[in-house]
Amino acid sequence: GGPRVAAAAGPPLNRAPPGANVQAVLMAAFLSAGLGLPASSEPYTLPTTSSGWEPRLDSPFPSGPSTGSTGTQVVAEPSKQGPKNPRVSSVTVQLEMKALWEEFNQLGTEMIVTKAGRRMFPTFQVKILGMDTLADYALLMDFVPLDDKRYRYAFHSSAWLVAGKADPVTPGRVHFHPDSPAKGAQWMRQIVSFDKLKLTNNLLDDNGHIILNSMHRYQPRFHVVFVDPREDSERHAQENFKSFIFAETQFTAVTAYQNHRITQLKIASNPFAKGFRATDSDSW
Amino acid sequence: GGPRVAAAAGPPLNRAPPGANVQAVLMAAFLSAGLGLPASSEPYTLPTTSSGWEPRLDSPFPSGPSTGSTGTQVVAEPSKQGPKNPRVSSVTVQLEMKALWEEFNQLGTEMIVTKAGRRMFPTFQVKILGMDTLADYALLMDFVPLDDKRYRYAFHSSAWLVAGKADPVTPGRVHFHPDSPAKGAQWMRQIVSFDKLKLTNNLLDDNGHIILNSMHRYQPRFHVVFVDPREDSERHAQENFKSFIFAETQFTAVTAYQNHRITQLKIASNPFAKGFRATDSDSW
DNA sequence: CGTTTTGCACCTAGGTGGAAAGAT
DNA sequence: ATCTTTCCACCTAGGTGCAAAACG
Repeated sequence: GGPRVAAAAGPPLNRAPPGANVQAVLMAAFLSAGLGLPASSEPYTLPTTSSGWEPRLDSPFPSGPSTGSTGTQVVAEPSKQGPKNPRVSSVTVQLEMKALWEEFNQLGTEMIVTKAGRRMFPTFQVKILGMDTLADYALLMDFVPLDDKRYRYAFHSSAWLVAGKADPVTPGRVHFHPDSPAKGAQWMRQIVSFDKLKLTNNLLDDNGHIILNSMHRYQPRFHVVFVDPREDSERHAQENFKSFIFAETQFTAVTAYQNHRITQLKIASNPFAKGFRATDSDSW
Repeated sequence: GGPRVAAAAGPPLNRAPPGANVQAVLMAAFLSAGLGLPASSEPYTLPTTSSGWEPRLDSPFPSGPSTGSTGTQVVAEPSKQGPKNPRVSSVTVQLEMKALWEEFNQLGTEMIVTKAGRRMFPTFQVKILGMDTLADYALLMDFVPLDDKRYRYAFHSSAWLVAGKADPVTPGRVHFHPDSPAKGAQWMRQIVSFDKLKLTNNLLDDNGHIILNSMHRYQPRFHVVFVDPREDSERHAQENFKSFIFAETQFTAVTAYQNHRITQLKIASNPFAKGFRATDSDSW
C-alpha cells in the first residue's frame, strides 16, 4: 500500500495528514480521556434522561431501547464530560441526509465491512455551527459497540436474533477528517463529509481503517476538538473536545447484506449502485 | 460552480483550503514582494550569471537563450531576494520526472489551456529537502511570461515564429498546494504533486485557475513560504519565502497542439491518453 | 486563414451489489 | 448451515486528444 503515518501515542491513524503531529497529541488526549473508546470500554447506551425519548415499537432488534431517539442530537454522556472550553461548548452540529438515515434506521441499517475497507452509505455528513472562526479544530469519528452481543439474521422471519456474546473487542481506532486541523471558519463554510472513512473486518488492517466485528451493532460518534495552542494543552484535553451522537446512524456491521429491504434501499439511493436498479417498476 | 474562497487582499485563490486566512496573509506578502508576478512585471529571463549555462543550438524558438540551462535548479533572481530566514534558506528542491520534462522541452513543450481549465502534463512534482520539520510552510506556484511576444507555429517548417507583441497581461494568480499550510515533516515525507493545478485562457475564470494567454510562452515558478507565527509576520514577508525555477518546465500555452511530436509524446507518456496509442509499431 | 470551442470516444481510478466459491 | 472472500459487470467521476464546427 501507500505511505502512511503512525501516531507515536496510539494506533495507526487513517492517513498522513498535514498536521500529523497535532493528531498524535489529540490521539493521546483521547485515549486518556476515558470517553469510552472500544479499547477500554463497556458498550454505549443512549442516555435515558434526554427529553423527548420514547421506545420504538417497530424496532427490528430484540432489545428495543437503544434504537430509539431518532432525530435528536445527543451529546455523549453529558455527566462524564465535565466543564468545557467555550470554544467547543458553543458548537452545534446538524446531521445531513437525516431523512435518509431515518429511512435506513427504520429497517435496521447495515454497513458492509470488507478486508480492503468499504465506505459507509449513507455517508456521515454534518453541518457545523458555533465555532470560533479563527480557532483551529480537528474533527474525527469513532465507533462504539451498542451492546456486547453477536447477532444473526433470520431470513424466514426477517428479524435479527441474538446469537451469543460479543466477539473480542476490535482494535480501537479513530478517523480524523483529512482536512484536520483547520480553522472554524473553514469547517463551517460547507458541509463536512466523512466519505474517506472506510470500515474493515480485518483485525490486522494496515491502512488505518476502522476495524469492526461483523454481525455486531455499532454507534458512530463525532468529535470536535479545539486545538489548544497552549504549551500544557494535554492538561486541558478534557475541556477541549465535544462529542455528538446521532442515534439514527447506528448500524449492524455485515460482510453481506442480510435484510433485502436494506439492499433495495441502498441500490435506490446510492449513485454507485445504479447498475442494479430495475429498468422499470420495482417492488418495495 | 462549487463553493470557493476569495482572499481579502488579492484575486481568488485556487480553492478553499484549511488555512484560508493564512493564505490571505501570504498572498498579500507576495503581492507586495515585487517578485515579478504577472500583474506588475516585466518578462522573466533566466539569470545569465549562473554557472554551467550554454546556449542551446537546437532551440525550437527564435530567441535561443531563455530555453537553455535545462537540468539546473535556479533560485529566482538571487540579486533581488535579499536576506532569508534560515527556515527557508536551507530548503532544497528536486524536480521529479526530470528526464520527461527535458524530453518535452527539447521539442518545445506545449500546455493546453481551455475555458474549463486543463491540468498540466507532465505534472509539476518536487521532492523537498532541508525544511524545519516542526515549522509550518505553504507551497505555491505561479507562472511568469518568458517574453513579451506572441507566437505562431509554422507547420511546414515545424518551427515557432514570432507573431507580434504579447497580448495584454492576464490576471495574476497563484496556486497554493491544497495541503498548505503543513509542517515541514509532512512536505518532506513524500513527493509533492501539483496535479490539481489547472490552466485556463478564460480571463473571467471564476474557479481560481491559472489564467494564461494562448500562443505565449511561460515559466512556472515554485515558492516555499515559511508561515511565520510572529505577530508582525507581514514585515518579514520578504525573508520568509524562497523561490525555485526549473528552466526545463517552461512551455507555450496553446488551445490545440501545434507540434505533432509533442502530441505523440503526450500520448505516449500520459496514462489518460492511452486510448490514442497505436496498437503496434509507431513512428517517431 | 489561424485560432478557439464543443461534443465525443476512449481511457484511468475507484465505488456498487451479485454470484459463486471458500471457510468454519 | 452460516458466514466470508473473491471476482466481476456496471456504475460514477473525471482526465485525454480528435474532429468538426464556430469564431473573428
